[in-house]
Amino acid sequence: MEKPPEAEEPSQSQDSSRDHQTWITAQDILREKLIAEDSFAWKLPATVESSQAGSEEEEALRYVGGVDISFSKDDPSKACGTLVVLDFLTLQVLYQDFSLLTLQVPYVPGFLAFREAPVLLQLLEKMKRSDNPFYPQLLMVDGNGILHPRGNLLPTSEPLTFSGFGLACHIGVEANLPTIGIGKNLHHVDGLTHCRVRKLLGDEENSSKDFINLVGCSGHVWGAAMRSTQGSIKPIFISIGHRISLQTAIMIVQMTCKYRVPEPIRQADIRSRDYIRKLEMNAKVK
DNA sequence: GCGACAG
DNA sequence: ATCTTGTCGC
Repeated sequence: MEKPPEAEEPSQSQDSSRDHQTWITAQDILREKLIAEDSFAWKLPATVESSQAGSEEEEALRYVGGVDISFSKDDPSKACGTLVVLDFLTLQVLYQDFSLLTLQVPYVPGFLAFREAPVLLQLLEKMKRSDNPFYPQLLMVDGNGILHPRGNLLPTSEPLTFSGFGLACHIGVEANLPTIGIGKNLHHVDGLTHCRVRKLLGDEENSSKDFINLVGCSGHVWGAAMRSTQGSIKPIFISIGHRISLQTAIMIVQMTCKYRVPEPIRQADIRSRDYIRKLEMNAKVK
């Protein structure tokens, strides 16, 4: 009889808390597979020590991927997942692919992967199945790696590493690829605030293109803040995703930054937007 | 209690 | 994520 609108809410919040719990469990299981150190067959082309070393057998890093998702302005549930692969040295785009879809999963802070990872993994899988020669040796992801609020100690790491499990980790583990997380905004974790980062960056009167470690209140290093361009006020936030060390990740990001955001991410972003925008243009003309 | 919360 | 113009500067 008397059934105020609020009466509907309990069942809804129970559903969402059930999903929430499922997500937490899934993250915890995947996190156990996370590798927080360099674990790949390639080498960096211009590494100082490796130039003379007799490791001619190892192949060099050549194919760097980037993934992103853009959304329709008309219908926020319509999205376009995008995968690009760039030549590491020339930063030219060698491959691109798009996938349109309607998202059913909402964006919940801390659980971005459950909304965005499926399409992106599908794009990677498609490329791998077709034995494309440009299949990435490393993937950069638009979103965080271990710089993520659901932190835990990694079960298998020598120097104890405290780690969350963001989108970049999620994709890395599921695709078994080395991944780097690139955040354009700071996700506040372990006492890391915008203010604190600004202060840390200000203290270092270093030259441009430099970075600071993101050390939380607990003393753990979650990633790095980097001013990728000279005079860039707004830093980007780098954290490891999977099978890479922070040191290596920073080096690679620096080498791929023509602008604030590293090229693989930037190209995925631009082309993804382009793709969905042109599609909407055609739809209006009918 | 209030604020913060990747994309 | 997306809505949005001009503007300052190399």
